[in-house]
Amino acid sequence: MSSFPGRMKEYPTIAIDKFDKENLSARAYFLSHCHKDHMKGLRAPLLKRRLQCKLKLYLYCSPVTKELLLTNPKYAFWEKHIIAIEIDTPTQISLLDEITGEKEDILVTLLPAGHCPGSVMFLFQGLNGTVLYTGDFRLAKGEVARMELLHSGNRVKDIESVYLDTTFCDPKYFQIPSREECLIGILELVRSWIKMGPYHVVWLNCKAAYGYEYLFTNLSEEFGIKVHVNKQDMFKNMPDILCHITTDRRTQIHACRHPVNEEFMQGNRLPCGMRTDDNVPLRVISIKPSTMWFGERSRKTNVIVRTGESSYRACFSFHSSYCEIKDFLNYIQPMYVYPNVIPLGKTKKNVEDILKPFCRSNFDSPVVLYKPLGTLKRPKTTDPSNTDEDCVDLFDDHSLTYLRSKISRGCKWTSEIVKEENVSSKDHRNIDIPIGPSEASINFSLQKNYVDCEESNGEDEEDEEDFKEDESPTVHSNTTNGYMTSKNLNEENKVASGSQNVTADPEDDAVPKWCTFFHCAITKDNLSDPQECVSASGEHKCSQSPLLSDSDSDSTHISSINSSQSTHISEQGSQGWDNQADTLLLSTQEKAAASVCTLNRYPYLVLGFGEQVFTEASVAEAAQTNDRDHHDETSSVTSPVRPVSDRRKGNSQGEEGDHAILKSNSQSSSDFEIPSSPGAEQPKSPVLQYLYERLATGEPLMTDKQL
DNA sequence: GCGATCAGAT
DNA sequence: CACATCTGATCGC
Repeated sequence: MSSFPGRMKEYPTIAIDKFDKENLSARAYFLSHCHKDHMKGLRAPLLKRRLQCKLKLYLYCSPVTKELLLTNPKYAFWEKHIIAIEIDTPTQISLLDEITGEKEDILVTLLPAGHCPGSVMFLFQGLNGTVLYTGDFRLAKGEVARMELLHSGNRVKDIESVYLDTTFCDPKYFQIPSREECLIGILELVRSWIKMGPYHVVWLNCKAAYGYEYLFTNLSEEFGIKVHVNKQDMFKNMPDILCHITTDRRTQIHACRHPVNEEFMQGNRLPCGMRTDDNVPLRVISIKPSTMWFGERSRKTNVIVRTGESSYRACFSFHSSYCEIKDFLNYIQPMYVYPNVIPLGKTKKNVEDILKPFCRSNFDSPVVLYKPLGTLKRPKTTDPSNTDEDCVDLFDDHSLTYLRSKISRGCKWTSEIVKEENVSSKDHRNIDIPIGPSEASINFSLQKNYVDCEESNGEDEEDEEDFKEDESPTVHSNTTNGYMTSKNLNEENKVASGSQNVTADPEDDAVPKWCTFFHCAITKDNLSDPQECVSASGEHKCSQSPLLSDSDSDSTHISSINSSQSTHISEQGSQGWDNQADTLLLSTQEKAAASVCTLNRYPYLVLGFGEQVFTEASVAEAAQTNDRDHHDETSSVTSPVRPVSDRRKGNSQGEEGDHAILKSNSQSSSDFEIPSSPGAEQPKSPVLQYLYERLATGEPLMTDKQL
């Protein structure tokens, strides 16, 4: 939930998404989308009264948000005070102080946020700089790079501050299956059920909020069956949605809600109470859209989980994952970033620590100077307060991000000292910066390798968690050589290529990346198309560490859980993932067969699945409320879906195995198989020998010429 | 009686 | 799997 206070530092005379208390006195109001937690104070008597006094006081929002707001009678009084601004249309607004007569012009641009219908981000440009308020957003990796209005020419705009939706800004939400993946999973589940006959209906157990509409429209489009909803008048002017929903209960797909009445659902009845004419009982399955996430080490991308006899959860997220947030921010690289949301169990500082490395303010300030291979060995510290967190500070992305930033912003590459504020007091953190980009990067990767070697062994779980917070979203989580090397080479390639292409995602595939050079399944061809990389299989292929075989990660299953064997199965009976000892999952292999394209910011499926993702049997099972024995069969062949933390504790053997693979692989690749940077020569073996000896002893290194 | 706030539930 | 909302209790105006 947003805890954005309503005002931005740079433009304190406007109020966004919060309209109570001191925000009341704003010169203009902005609403990013129509969710209640962003509308606080919006119908308060005080505000209502203020509108009556000030005829030129306006609320700015997208046309869709305006429509949704005004169709709610409680907000009808805004009618004369709302100005809809078209998306992607820079619009000048005069902020007038009616008392002092003071006037300030500001240019605002609404950018699609992909959160719910009408949701936008606000880009403000004015005398106090350019700032971006994201509202709530879900943007897939690379999408930000395609937003023209965030660019000037072919460069990203110089953004002072980002006020960011950090709902899932926690490494545990590393990956959330893409909208396309989730949609395909749901479509296939629904298909499997409703095809069994006209009395088989599905109930989508959606919350009372906007955001599920694209689910409805896709289902309707796919099956030619309108979705039953309680109300549709808010969409009366949105034919694209309206034509896919209905208030007629006689349909096989329902998303109706009912003033909570327990006994209603117990007889597998629909909230709307729909019955068949001939009293044949309806066979209802419920699908509850819920956010599912996967840690970076999880290779599962199961989007449907069976939670009871006839109930399922389907992956669905309104917000960007950790990975997507990092991609977003890494692209924008503002001076400052302010979290709008503090995830549960996290502190503001936790979130800020994650975000900081992406801020120019951070890498502009104190630190880092480094020479080729010069101070590779970090002096061993005996200071007990020097924790792994320090290690993260020293060896995370700051400097590299900075260097890349300089390139992408057209700065000339020079040797200079970059200071890093929070570590400036620690001398040993100073690293010499080489003149040449390739040398810099190689040096950096070796440094990281060294430290990783030392630190990753014998780390406890918490330390590992700490590390993860700094990981690049493009690689798997582990603290071995392989991981860090991949990350650094990634950076190296960017630097070496000297890419100026700011319209392409820096983490994306336009820039050669580590996996390109190694024996991973990804070919240069499919790397060249960022779209494809993201959506063809619905996965970010490059987010998988090439060190791990991923051949089996794409098989489709349906999840079912053991608790369905107990006598009483209910919607609530099996909440949470922890108890899903047996899980049959809807996998994503077949998704590749489906072509998915994105219209506007919502995905629409191109029809034509060749195959049934679900087995007939697995779905039919749900209908057999008394037959509870054959779950064993499914459970035995599938893996449980459990939180990462659980998996750690419960599956240490598998964990060990992973480590072993990673270590052996990374050993060879990081030390000997690093491709030469363009223009750089690979050291000959005597030189290597020398280098390694020096490294081992921690003595200073001589340059090639000196040798 | 209305709103703000909190706890609890879904 | 936690997002966004609703309900009900309590308190204050």
